[in-house]
Amino acid sequence: MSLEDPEDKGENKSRRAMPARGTEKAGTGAKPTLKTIAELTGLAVTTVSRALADAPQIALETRLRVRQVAEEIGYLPDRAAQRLRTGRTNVISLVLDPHEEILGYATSMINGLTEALRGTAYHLVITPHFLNTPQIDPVRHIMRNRMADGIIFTRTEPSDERVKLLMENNFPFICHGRTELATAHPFVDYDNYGFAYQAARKLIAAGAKKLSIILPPDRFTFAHHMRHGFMTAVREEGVGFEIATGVTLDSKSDDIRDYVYKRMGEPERPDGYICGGEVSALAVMASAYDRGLELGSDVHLVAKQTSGLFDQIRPRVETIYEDLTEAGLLMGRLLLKHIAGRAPVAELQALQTV
Amino acid sequence: MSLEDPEDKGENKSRRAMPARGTEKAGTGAKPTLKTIAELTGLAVTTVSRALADAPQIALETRLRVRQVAEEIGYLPDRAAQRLRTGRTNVISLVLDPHEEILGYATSMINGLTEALRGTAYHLVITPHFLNTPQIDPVRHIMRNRMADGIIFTRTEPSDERVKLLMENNFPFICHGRTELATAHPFVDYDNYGFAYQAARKLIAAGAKKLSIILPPDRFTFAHHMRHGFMTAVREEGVGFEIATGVTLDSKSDDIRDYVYKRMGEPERPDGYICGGEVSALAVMASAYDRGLELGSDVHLVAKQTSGLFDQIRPRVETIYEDLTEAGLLMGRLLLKHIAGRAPVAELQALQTV
DNA sequence: ACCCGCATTTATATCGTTATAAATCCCGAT
DNA sequence: ATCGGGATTTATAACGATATAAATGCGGGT
Repeated sequence: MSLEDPEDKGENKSRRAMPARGTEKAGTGAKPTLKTIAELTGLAVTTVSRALADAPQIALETRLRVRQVAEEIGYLPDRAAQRLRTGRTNVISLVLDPHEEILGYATSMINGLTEALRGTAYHLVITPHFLNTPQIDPVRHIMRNRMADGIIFTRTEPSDERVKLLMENNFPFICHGRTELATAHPFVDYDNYGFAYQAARKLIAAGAKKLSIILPPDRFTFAHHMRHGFMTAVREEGVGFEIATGVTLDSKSDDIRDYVYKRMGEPERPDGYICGGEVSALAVMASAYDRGLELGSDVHLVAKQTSGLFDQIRPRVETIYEDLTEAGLLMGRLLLKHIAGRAPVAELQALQTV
Repeated sequence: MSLEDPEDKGENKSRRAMPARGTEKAGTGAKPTLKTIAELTGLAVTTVSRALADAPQIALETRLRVRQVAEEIGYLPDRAAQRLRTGRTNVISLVLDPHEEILGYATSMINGLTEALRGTAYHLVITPHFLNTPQIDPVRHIMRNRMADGIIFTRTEPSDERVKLLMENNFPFICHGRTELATAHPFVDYDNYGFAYQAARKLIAAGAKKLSIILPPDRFTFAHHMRHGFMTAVREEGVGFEIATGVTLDSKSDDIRDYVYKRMGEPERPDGYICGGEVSALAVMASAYDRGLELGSDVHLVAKQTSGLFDQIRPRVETIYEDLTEAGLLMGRLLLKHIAGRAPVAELQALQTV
């Protein structure tokens, strides 16, 4: 195609992209629009539009004919035009905390979201931080400028400002994790209480005498859930415990390792660790290894698993699975339901069990 | 904001989204457009548009005034309108092979891309597979329907159809990996030849007598590069070698482990493994562990590292780093350059060294 | 005063779609 | 024959931005 008119130099100026739009040849070159179909069928543009929308006021025969022609010429509606006219964007924004425990977390969720959106008119746009305005809340930005029809975000806080803002403005959203606000809102969450509770019991069953848990940063709701589940279990069993101080699941993995390594050398050291993430679990394993402690006898470990990673880790580690792909799938479906029409909030909430 | 009129219940009916658009109060409610600015400044819409575009024909004073007002009222151009009018989408599509070795690979790259696009008008859209048309080439779809201004894809093949198609149509793109086509095209690649070569030499230096390499599927160009680097090294050194058969880096990790485990029990087993990915390296480690072989003496391993994962893996493994975040950053920048205007192809190519 | 040219601003048309209101057509009832 | 009314189709305007061409204002040369 670019070899067609090697002599025509004057036109090269508008080389921006694609064959110039003026091509008269109505063949297959130009992108088909409603107008194209209108001309082919002898109908008006409006009629074609409504026919494709399957409006009952358009004769069935006409609808079928239009649809057939549209199919034949490979018509696809121009999203920009639709968006401009209707105000709907057909976009779902996934807002990712830049400090995300990125490995696996986001990816699994994206896979699920993708699956939920497949076959719909919706696109997924990843919005990690924002443009050149470093600290302006991306959620506010998306909402105010209608960059999306719905927002998804993660790492919810007990009194999350994003939730408040979106609720106030009745803007469709769903978050991963819960708040502690009085008014109900859509969410998908994992039973982190159950996770920590079960993890503690597993450690105790394995013979651990003093448990330690590495928690997420305290500002996140799920940190509270985990702490609560952990505390409940250790109190029920009357076993020794501590909560890692100075490091969280968000800490650099080297820092976590350093902390655990140091702790493993001190008196009254814990012999049972609970890790809410894969990286921190590996850090605990590395610490034990570097201390010459044997996993499964000297030290015990229960980790949260969100990928297949631990299937290849030796020695084998006890894990509890959180299915983030499923979470993404759920969030996608619930958000679409939310956008589509009114659904009772209760229907837009899901709690994944351990 | 929602506390302002707590009594106004009647309005709740139009609950769909946001305050109804009819709000006459010109305050902060309605989304500002060029028209808003035009009214505020007493200028024509056209003038405002050009002023914001910093057109030299508009008086400097006017430009400043317009910009100031725009800033004050928080004006942001409507992307749909811009897109409809100019044909530019301000979108970059990252097309992801659904069989992607997703863990870390895509995520790192996305981080880099995000960084490259930050502060520009471009959005990143992830396109994993497509809509309800399972097997229609997503690249063709994006190009034909102008869903993006540029395309990024990975896992390039020697005679890649996507590259051909996009080149024929002069559509901006950049791919991760190279082809073996005669005509040059933009790409970012990692020196996988160098990786395999260096890895082999490291193993030999460590005392390995028979090397084995697990390669990517043969259809990808970088599989050839790796094989070539590997072969060069083993021939130079005259050491024993083999190439893993029946499994590739894309195989399920359990299958890789089973294969290696089996091989480790056979006569003339390799004692030095090269893995082009983290998961496969873990599988090799697990196999050795399950066989009771000690890493670093009985068996040696050199792995490609694309994340911080291996910093926490014990025993420590020799790795060679491929910076996929940097690759994403490069790809983003080069693609923007490509889109912006003409840049010699040579300037749109980058090879990351080992 | 007049006209010219330069700097600056403005009017108009358009991108592709859809909401609204108006216009046809056909048929049976008067 | 005329009219009303349901079924179907169409014309017009608008979403918000920008490309193009036209218009305005102003100072200087004659």
